Amino acid sequence: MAGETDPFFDRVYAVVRQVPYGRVTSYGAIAKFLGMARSARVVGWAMNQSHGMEDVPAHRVVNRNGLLTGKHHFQGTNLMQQLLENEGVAVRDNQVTDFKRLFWDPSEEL
DNA sequence: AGTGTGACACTGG
DNA sequence: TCCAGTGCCACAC
Repeated sequence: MAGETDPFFDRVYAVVRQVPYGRVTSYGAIAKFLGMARSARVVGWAMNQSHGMEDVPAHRVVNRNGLLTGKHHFQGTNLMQQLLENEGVAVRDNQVTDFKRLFWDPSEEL
């Protein structure tokens, strides 16, 4: 069925879906929450597969620096930034403003 | 079966 | 404080 993915990938999507509106998280935070703190890159791969999954707000996932590294992977050039701004998240120079304040850590919040 | 890449993270200088 | 290099795990070729 549509949405059928590997167990690990589904695990990542589950966490991303838990990200509150107007909040952002990092790949490492998700990876760490899944017990794979060193596999933050794999989370990025999972996000790459999440293309088409509206339930997975990949635009809320940024790197530890709050930089929209994956913005280039979205359909629109600034689609990721537009989505974040639409949620009230200020983004400037491909970086989330007050990222530290909007940062949502699943390991603490979830 | 091995090598290379990647939407990252951490440590060292 | 900032820049550079290394490590890590999974997937693609």
